[in-house]
Amino acid sequence: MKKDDGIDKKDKIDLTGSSVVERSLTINGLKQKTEKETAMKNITKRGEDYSQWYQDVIANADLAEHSVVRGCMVIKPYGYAIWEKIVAILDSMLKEMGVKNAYFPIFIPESFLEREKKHVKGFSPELAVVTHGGGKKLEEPLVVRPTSETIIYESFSRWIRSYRDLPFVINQWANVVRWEMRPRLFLRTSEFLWQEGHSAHASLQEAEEYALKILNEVYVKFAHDFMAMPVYTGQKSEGEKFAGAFRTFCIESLMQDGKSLQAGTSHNLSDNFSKSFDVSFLDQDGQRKNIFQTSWGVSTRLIGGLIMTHSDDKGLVLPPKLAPVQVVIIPIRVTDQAAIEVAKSVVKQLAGFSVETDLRDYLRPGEKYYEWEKKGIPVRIEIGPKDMENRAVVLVRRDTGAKESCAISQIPQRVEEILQDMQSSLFAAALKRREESNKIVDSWQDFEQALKQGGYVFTHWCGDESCEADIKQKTKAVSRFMPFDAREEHGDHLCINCGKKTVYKKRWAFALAY
RNA sequence: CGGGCUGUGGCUCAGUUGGCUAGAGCGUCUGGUUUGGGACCAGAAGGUCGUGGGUUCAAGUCCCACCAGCCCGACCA
Repeated sequence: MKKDDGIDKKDKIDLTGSSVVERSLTINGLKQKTEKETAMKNITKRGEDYSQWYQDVIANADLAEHSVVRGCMVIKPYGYAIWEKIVAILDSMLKEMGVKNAYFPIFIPESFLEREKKHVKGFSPELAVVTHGGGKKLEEPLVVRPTSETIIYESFSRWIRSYRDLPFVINQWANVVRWEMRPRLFLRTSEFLWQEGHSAHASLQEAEEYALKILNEVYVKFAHDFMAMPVYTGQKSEGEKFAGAFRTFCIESLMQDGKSLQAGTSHNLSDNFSKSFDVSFLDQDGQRKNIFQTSWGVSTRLIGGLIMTHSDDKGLVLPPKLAPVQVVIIPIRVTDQAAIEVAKSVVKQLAGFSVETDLRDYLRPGEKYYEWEKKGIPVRIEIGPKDMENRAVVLVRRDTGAKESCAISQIPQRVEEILQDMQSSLFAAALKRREESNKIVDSWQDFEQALKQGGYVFTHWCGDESCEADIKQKTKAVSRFMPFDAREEHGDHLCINCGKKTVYKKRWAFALAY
């Protein structure tokens, strides 16, 4: 079509030619090393192309793949095993707080969404809508839930009668669909799995407290203690809050490329929904009042955060508490019966951990090492002839690659120590990365430059929606949150962008975001 | 949804101005030798060239539409 085509092809041929020559020359010089390097190259280095690295880690760890269905994801068994661990832990944390699980339909009548004006406005561009059923056109289209506030609150309106019914809390584990323009595995897929909790309270104050309680006592705790992922907590700006919310709180975490990931949200919905769904209760004073609600959720996006927080150029790194397999035992010679017996006894000793023994006889040990490293298994135990002589094994930890010899009797104790140390040092490393990239700025020039470098940039800002849009247009960054733990600064402050006097004493965090 | 790029065995790709039964490497399978960081030898299987039209004696190659993926925007957990 274009004249340029010919030139492009020529360039392509030349490039291919030269790279082939280069490769063969290298092979002549450093044969072994070159072969290894090309073999390793199935994971792109983080520094070269972060996005490609992310995809390579997922593919090599066999976590997930794109579905033939546009924007959707197939979660493969190993990826799903990680999700199951997340679900199990979060579910038990929620149950400890008295939250009960329930399930609501995947289909929501279109009219339900339309009852809350801001809610429908926020979600309508990304809805999947069912128009036919049973071979006939439906009288009213059914929306595939993008979130379940509306269908759940319709039930609340019939379930909640008295102040004695409050607070009322329900959680559901479900899939939701949001027709996203640009999908990315785990981070933004058209269909995703999540937990969504919904509560009803007698007052705005109680709703506020509950939304924060979930954030701090469930989400922060889970991120820190289990994911080893340090998160900031804070409040979203007007422009960034949930469609239909009075206030949105979030946990937000810094990824290794300097971008911020919203890992979970908790909303104080005030009485915005209860007014439109007529959810009311008879209070002690005999007055009929609207309830105040909260909703909160975390999704399979957590796995994306997990990957981008800890993984390295060799592949996935999992915090021990979320690893589906914590220890893998690799007998160097699978035909060595004595070594197999030792492996069996080690499995027994490690009864409290999830352990797998790799007895595949068609793979050499080195190949197994790479495979389990790419899957992020925290500890590898090697049992070979040399170890058998010493009545010991070799322990290798995934994050540092450190090897050590360990007497057989000491294994449970050492494994426990290593796993604990790895769990805490992964957190410490991520926290250090974040703190080192934090910046405090007071001029537009510094602001712009700091954003380019990545990490959170703390500055004074007016909070205005149009001002935020302007900042986004100029820098690609948006406000992430107003940190809860930020200190108040006395005196007047001017907005970094528009120069207006701000009403806030605290600085906002800005960052490039996922 | 706009702009750019891509789609050929499981994976990475080659395939010239359209021309014969579409190739390579890796992986897979079978057998053998090996086994402390991605082994080697011998043999084998595996492809509707993204889908549907069109042009042509002839299409992986040219044209159109659609689908999917990647990158950049807008949107978002």
